[in-house]
Amino acid sequence: MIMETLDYNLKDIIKGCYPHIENFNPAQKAVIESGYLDAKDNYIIAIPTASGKTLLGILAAIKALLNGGKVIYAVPLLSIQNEKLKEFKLLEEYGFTVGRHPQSSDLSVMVFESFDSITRFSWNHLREVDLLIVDEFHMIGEYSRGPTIECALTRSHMVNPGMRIVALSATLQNMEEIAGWLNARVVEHDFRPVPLHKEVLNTEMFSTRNKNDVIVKILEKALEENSQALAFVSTRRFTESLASFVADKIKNKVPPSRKKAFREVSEKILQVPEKKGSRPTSICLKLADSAKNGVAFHHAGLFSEQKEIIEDEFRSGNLLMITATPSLMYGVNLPSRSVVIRDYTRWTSQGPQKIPVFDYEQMSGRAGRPQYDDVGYSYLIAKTLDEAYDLQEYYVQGEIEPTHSKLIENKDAIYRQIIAQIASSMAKNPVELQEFFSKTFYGYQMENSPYMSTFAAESMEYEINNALEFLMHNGILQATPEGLKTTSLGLLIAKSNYSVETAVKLKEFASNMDELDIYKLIYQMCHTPDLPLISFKGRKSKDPVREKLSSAGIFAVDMQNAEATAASLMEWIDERNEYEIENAFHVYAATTRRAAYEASLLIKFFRDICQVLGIYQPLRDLDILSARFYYGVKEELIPLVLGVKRLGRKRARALFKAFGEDLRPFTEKELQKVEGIGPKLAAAVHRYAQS
DNA sequence: ATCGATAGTCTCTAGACAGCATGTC
DNA sequence: CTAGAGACTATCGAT
Repeated sequence: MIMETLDYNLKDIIKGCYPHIENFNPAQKAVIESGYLDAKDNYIIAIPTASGKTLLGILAAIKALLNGGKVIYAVPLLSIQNEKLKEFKLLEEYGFTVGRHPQSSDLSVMVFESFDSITRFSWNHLREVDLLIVDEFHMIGEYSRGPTIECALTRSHMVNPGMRIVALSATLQNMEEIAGWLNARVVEHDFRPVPLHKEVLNTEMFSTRNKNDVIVKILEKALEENSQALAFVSTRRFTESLASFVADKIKNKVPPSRKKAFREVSEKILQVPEKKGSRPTSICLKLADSAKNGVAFHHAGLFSEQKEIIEDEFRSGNLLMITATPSLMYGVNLPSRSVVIRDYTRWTSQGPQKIPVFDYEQMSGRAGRPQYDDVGYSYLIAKTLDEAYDLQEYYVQGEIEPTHSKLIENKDAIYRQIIAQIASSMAKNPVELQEFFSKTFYGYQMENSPYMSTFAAESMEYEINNALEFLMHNGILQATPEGLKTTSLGLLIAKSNYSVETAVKLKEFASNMDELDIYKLIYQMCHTPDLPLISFKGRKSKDPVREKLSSAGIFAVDMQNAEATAASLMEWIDERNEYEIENAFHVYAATTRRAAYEASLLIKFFRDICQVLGIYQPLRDLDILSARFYYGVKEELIPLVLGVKRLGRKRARALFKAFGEDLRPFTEKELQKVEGIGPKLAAAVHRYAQS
């Protein structure tokens, strides 16, 4: 009924892009009936995951686009960015351009950090934006990325006060407070497409003392009723051991008819390395092994191809269960009839901590597949009856924690924001900085807290002065007669997205080095917060890592993930592949590529730091090193991989092996004898060799 | 000597983002 | 300071 009330154009577009949607669900109706589509107010829409938030966002977006406006849709993850881009591309039929940046698109889907960067340096683009949609807005309370969102919103409101903000969020406790800061109307609704049944089980109920036995029982039931389960545990290793435990127990209960599908999944997993011409890593074998019985594990130490296979096959019903870390909590849309939460503690820098109620809700929310299940089940597992009682109270009946700004706790965020404000000339003295911080969510919460308001200004002044002192001391800011300015180093940091800690560490390394020692540099880089680390796998020997590092002249006491990463990266630029790295060092080598990519960018950043410090001698070597990380090759192959696009490390090495360094004497026909070199690449290589 | 079950000791810990070249006293 | 699973090791007894 509401669908009919939409403007003709809007209705037309929605029907064209979302033909399967016949009518709005109750949550969507509630939002629309509040006047959402015609209002100019900011909005916070708080409804559960998977209850049609995107459609509400896109309705407002289309409305703005029809008025000739520009829209930004900000999301937390690259995977969501790609997913939404694909979905919104359909709008191009109606004459709107859809892309990743407002410069080139009417509707742009951006990751939070990219949006943040346009609030710092591209005001001309920001001023053209009429509507900003912030997806997963509840992340504003997250420690590392929350302050980025909060300050980007604050800045964009200062630069473009007319821009409407629509925040899509999970339900939070202090919604009104957040709305007060955003000056927004709130619509909350608890509609779920599939009702959710939450329960706490205990091991005594099943006359066992082992939580994993309970999971087996749940899975057996799922097997009977032809449904599936997701199990959340706290570490990568646990996903693996639980998967093989469960797979082993369920082995004899799986009917042969289903085993065939499972075996196919298992083979698919093994084909991933095969296609790349590499041998499977031990993790790959482990995964294929438990998949044979319908169970798979999922964590960030897997190759993305493996994760995709697991997710797709689970959706198609070719897997009984996935055991996962919080990797499946956000982003991936992977519902299941049953969800099991085995571990409710998580290791943090503060030691073991109970997971927030919010996370419990997010995991539970995965239960129930729309269109298939009439109800979803979420089971939290306790050991004893007493424990179960506590958990029932804490998680099932408990309230979600209030959301607080983490801006002041996160020193690096304060540093970065101060640098950003000064670099963009939005502030040039402590008073103006204080003005900016008072407009943030942090400032708002301080001012409105009955306990803090009297000290708010004072404590903020204190924090800002401390930060300024640190930044001036480290040559990032300088006092000039016209007020505070960034140094050239400071400007470099402002334009990057690196943390100040990283910048300071690299700056010190640069100032203290006599000549460039790339191994020491790699090691130092692994100790900055901006290089994603490759982690050790299980409890195997760490001696190989120690040996590798000492052969590079590095003598570390503790062998931890930073050391493992340094050793792995050293092997990577020596053309070792992931399989070899995993076996040599007992690490999750699937993340090597990502670490190497980040390393190549960090080396570039280090190069720029050297440049602004006036250290010119290592610049050329750093360019080469950056390229070596990007391509994963020894120095001798750099000209070739840079000269021939899409050639890559393996084929470059094969060419080098077959023909040597000088490729000029060889014809295209001869070049094609190397495996993987077809006519097109051969032509490109030939062209490169002649030039 | 070898195997295997059992109890006790020791180790280790989730995830993942960052281009679009500023405005102004 | 705060947890807990499970890999690894020592021990003992049966064969």
